[in-house]
Amino acid sequence: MKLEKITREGGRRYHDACGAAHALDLVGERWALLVMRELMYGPRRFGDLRAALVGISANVLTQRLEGLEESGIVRRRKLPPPASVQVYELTDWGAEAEPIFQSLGRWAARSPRHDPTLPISAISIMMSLRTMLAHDRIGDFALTVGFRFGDDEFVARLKDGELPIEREPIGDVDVRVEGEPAALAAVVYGGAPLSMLTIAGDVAGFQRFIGLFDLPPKANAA
Amino acid sequence: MKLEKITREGGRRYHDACGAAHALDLVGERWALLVMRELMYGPRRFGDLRAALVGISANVLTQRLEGLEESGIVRRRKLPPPASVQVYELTDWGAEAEPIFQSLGRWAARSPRHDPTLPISAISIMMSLRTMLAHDRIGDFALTVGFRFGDDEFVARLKDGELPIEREPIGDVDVRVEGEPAALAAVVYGGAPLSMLTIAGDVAGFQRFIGLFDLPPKANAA
DNA sequence: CCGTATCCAATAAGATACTG
DNA sequence: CAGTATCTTATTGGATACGG
Repeated sequence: MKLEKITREGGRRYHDACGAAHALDLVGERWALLVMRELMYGPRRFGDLRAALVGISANVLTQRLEGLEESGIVRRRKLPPPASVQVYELTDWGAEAEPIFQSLGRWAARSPRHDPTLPISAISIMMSLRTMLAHDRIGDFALTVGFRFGDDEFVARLKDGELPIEREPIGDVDVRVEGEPAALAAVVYGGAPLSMLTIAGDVAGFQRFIGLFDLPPKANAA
Repeated sequence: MKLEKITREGGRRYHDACGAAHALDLVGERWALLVMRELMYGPRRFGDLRAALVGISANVLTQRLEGLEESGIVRRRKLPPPASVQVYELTDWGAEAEPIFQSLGRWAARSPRHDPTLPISAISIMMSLRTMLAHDRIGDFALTVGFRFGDDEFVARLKDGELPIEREPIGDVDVRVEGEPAALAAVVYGGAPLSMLTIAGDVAGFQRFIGLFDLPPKANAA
């Protein structure tokens, strides 16, 4: 006997025509943007999301997925047999939210309190590469990098001043990098030694590659 | 007898090194970003904020201002005599959050559910002009526009492909525009007739000006 | 293992009254 | 006008139980 199945649609909304306010009506609830972040590189299963979003509870994840689906940001899909599992993925419009993550990330990286030693998901570190790339220093440098974190593989293709990143099996790349997401963050942004990662292939190229990423200076702590 | 004055500092945080997650730790609470929005064009008083943020309650506004101040995003300042009133303003770093509003606004403008007829603050509509300006169609068009909404005056200076906007008394401008923020929105984005506004000066220039702003197409409602 | 549903305790938000 | 205090309600998160 389930009464009140209605997703509390008229809930807590800003009644404001401002675009930013409407965005917050859509994705301003706790966890909503982080769920979207974890879907930015393609479909994921409920359990994947739960594992990546440390601290979210199953019921809240269910609620967010329902809400995002109802808003047209997320779609649920059943993979064809033999997988036959259900996955969640962003709609095209949902995927267009990437600049939101970039503006948030760039701004927050200047926070005096930002603690880069906290746990970080594979998706987050991949997204940060696109965010923090110093476009003016690429020149005509090109490099294809395969990243492997546990079972997740990504390929980043630096070329023509762009850095598209896909989650896909690492095929033919210039250099393969394996390790923990946090270790990659430490190497790229913290100047930690390459020995924190397992690197195969064009190590010198990768060395040059990591020189293309900067953390912005901290804002005046005053 | 006030116990527990402590701002609940260890409260509800994402323990995540991702920049976007940290941004949400800083400004992800309800109303926080909208308070910042209202401060984007300079200092405001408590009552101004309360009036612009329809639906916020006094205690929540107090809490947000305290939190944002503690995070180094907002500063409180006492204006010198004879005003001698207290105002809130963004720090330099706080003001750098503008791209967050732009990315949120651009993305949400494509929402099938965005309702542009809701009330809108003067700050929001001014900010939206900077967000929605079609840079590739400006050419070498230049125009200085004064906007007046009640007691608030803004000057927008289109020049060299840029559109800086300041809240300042309207001085020497090419055209003066007066009316409700919602009416300006209707004219600029909804194709409503200029007669909804009071316009003095270079009306033809203003007509051309409003042609430079586009709402992006709605995302597929499917 | 993949979710969904339910219950509970902590906390954040909203409404309102109140004080300097 | 500028906030504070108090009370009520809604949301969150954690635990856990349950069906596929």
